[in-house]
Amino acid sequence: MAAAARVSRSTVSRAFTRPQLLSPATVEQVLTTAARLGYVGNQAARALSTGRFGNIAVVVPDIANPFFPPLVRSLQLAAETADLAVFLGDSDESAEREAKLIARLAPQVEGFVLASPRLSEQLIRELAATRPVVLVNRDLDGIARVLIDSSGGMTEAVLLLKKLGHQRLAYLAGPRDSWSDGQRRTTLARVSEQAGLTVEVIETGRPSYAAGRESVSAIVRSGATAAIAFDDVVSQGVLAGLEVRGISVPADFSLVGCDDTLAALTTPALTTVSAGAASAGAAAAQLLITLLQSPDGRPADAAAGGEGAAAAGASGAAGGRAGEDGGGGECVRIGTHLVVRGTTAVRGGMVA
Amino acid sequence: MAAAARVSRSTVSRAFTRPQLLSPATVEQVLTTAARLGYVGNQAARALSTGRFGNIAVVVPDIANPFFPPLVRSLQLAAETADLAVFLGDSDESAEREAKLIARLAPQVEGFVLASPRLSEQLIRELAATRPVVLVNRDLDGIARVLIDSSGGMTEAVLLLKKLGHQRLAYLAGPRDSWSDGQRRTTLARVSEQAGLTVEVIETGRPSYAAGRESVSAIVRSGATAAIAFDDVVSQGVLAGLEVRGISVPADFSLVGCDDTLAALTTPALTTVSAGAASAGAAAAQLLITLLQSPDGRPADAAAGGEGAAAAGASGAAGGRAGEDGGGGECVRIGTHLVVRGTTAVRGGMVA
DNA sequence: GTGAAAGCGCTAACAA
DNA sequence: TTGTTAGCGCTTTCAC
Repeated sequence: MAAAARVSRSTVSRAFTRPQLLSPATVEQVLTTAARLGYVGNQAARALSTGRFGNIAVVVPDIANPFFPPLVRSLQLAAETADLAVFLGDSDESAEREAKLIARLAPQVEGFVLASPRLSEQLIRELAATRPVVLVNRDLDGIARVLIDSSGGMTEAVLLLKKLGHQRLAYLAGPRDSWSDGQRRTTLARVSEQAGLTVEVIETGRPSYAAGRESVSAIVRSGATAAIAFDDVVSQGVLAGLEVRGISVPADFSLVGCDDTLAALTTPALTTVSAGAASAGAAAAQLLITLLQSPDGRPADAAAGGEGAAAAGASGAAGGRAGEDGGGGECVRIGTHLVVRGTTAVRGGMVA
Repeated sequence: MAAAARVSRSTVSRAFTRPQLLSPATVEQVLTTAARLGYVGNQAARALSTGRFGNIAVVVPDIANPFFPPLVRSLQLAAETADLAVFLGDSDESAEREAKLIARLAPQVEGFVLASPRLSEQLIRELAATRPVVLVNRDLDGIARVLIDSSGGMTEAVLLLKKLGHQRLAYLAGPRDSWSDGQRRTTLARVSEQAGLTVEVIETGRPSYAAGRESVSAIVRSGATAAIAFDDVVSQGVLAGLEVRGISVPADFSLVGCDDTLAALTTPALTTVSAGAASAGAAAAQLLITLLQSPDGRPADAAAGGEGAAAAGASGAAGGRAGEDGGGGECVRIGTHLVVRGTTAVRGGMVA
């Protein structure tokens, strides 16, 4: 071990950030000494100097909703590979709190992933003008986004229910501000009409087990013999409510959930529209990373979303990317499909 | 609106951080102008100057495990009230990754909440020597911690199973590094012996639906007629595996999960040991906030954990706090109790 | 009650 | 290849 030569401030800095500018020996020496002294660079000072923080934020309406944890998880894992630390914000399904969180986080993050944002379009656009933003399940032209397209799976669901002999469906709706809910309503209305079925939409505020359970009386009143719920948790609630009334599934009633979360893996297992939340998280992270790397805050090439699209493909659905649209926001679209399980058993149901 | 007088740098700073030093009129004026201009202080610069970041980190082994989201959620909500932003780290059940995450986050957080850490005691102690650390479900003397004490609920579970006529139980174990798992094993062994029952421990690596499902052959081989699983997710897997083999629950077999997560709210609903993850999150946040506020990094008074204890009480269990022990780490203990639901129905079971 | 000035620890020109 | 210098935007004595 050679005697340690004194080096300057900048040499130390360079040893960490751009070692190729120094002689290997110097780098080596600095790094070793630093390790021995337990020196670690001060993030705040670095950020102050460079304007870069190495942090991103992901904001979700409710981390306790089982759709989000896998998304956040794969996002964080992907972020780690780019050495980005991730802030988590839970807006509690409130646009107002979402705005507050964003304001609080903005001064120390380089970019945002807003998952199922409840925020107004205007506010999102204002934010996106400031720094890279990737949306998940919100379709704003010109802003990078990952969309889980439920229309495929929803269509399959309606057709299956028709085949089982149902004529009157109920849709347990999700939050009004949710893009996914909007897409599901629309698809459902369109496809049902084409198939000659009627759909009763039942509003259920915040998607929860309790909400599902309580909506059963409305379902029964509607005369529906099958229901599609906004998500698997609501669906579980419906299942419980039906049981209490002695309506058995799938013998007397068919049920379909959405998202294919942990909540669908029960006994009996839920028929559900698979959503690939984990793929969406990975894709969103990838997109944001690309945005961050390109100097002008726009994707430099087609690399973005590659992994996400692959993952979507792996889920068996039609995954793919649409290129730039009008404003220049990359859009990754993840397809869905119906996973048929116990709650709509073909062997049971109306035609059994 | 008076004409805006030019004020100095420092006045602006004070208006935000210590308004009591300024005349109300000045404060008012600065704040209004700041709002109009959209000015927000630069966190990095503030941190550089004060050494405080206003950030904390919560590290979990697997955010996709339904035990953690409610914990993280209430933690983040509580942190918000103290204007703390929260980083989320997912260690993927690996001690090594946990260490890396902590190292990455350490330079920009004021404190850590380590939930179910897989890290070695030594590393945890080293970290705790550096900055405030609150542990969840890890019992290290002298370090602040929140413990969900499963022994109460586990004991009730064993007694219920005995009453149902079972003599041979299986325990589907959790990760070896998990304190909760250790506590559950120990309690189970002790109580079962006292009750004259035998317990077969079946190892299942990472707790998951698949692991539970695959462990069914071992359960059957063991001759057990009832099983207690490390958590509800594993329990659901077991349920599915049993069904495949035509073993029906609770008629032929009794099943108990742990944590009382979303995964227990199914049809049939799972009998489970309620764990109050949300209370634990709130209590941990509270504890950390108190630690952060006391200049020496130790709680100043008994305020810490008050909310958590209250919440624990609300869950119907015996919640409470132990005061300082040897080293000075506050310890909040949250009790548990058995929630009896469909998978161990008293009307069914072995004695039906 | 308010302003002036000195850093916090780092990076990034610019020199050498 | 390395050192010197000038800030990044804030807080904080210390004067006034």
